[in-house]
Amino acid sequence: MSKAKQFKVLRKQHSLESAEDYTELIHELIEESGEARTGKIAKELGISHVTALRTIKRLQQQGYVNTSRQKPVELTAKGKKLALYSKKRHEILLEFLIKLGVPKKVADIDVEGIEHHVSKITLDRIKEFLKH
Amino acid sequence: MSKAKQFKVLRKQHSLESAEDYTELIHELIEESGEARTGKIAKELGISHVTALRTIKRLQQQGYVNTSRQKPVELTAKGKKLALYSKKRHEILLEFLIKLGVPKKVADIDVEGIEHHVSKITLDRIKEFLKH
DNA sequence: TTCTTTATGTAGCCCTTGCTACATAGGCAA
DNA sequence: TTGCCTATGTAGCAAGGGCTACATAAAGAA
Repeated sequence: MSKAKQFKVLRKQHSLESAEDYTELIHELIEESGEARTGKIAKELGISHVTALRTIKRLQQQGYVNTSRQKPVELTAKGKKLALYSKKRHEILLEFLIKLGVPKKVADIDVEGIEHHVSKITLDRIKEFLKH
Repeated sequence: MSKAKQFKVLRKQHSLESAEDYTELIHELIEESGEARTGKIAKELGISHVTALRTIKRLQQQGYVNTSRQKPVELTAKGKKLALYSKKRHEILLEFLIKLGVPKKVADIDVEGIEHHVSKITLDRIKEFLKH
């Protein structure tokens, strides 16, 4: 594959990143506290509630979440699927880095960045590695 | 570290990504063909020459490159340092994924995405792993 | 020299993701 | 009710990174 095509794949992944981060977080908030409010989401992500609000609107248009005025955010089937896959991938990568000897604090940060770029195929190789 | 802070670190990394990609590519082009022209850079990255031009201007303001009208792009000491580090990291990660059993084609793509988020500490653990 | 091609540069538009400042809505206390 | 606080929502700005259309520069062919 040409370098140009590789970079195009990369840019496509970028546009999925926020969907992955938000759905994963929303899923977690619902699990922990029963609902996911915009303000809480913003606080967890370390951004203003306005930015979170706008992104959530876009995710709704893309079919990942459902919400309406003054209501908590809910995941659609599509959103939930993405959340669960992201969560699983996150856990596997974290375990992997820790097994390699990376300190937990560092691993937490690195995983947050790399997870969006780890393909299914690579993840499978990592799972295999973790078995042995 | 709070989740919010992790995400802030992540956003800081994001802003370094283009600097890493461009300086690494510019270094490679200079090695291979003696000079790095804007058009060639754009072609390699799979973007329009206008986008490349604008980004190069920003990188110049940030002190990574030097260039002027109709001239090829050159790396400053700061840019060259970043390029060499990025290149080395790229090579190590590629070797690592291949050793894990990831097919070359997939590894090429994944590395392009994850490299910007692999910390020095994690890279050191990976280097250690590769020794055995 | 003039023409043509290719490389560079400029203008101006889009989308995403940050932000602050200000406007409502809802809930609770006095 | 009135008033206050918190949560949501709106308006509008910035920077980064995409784009096309058009303008100019440089270099080689005719």
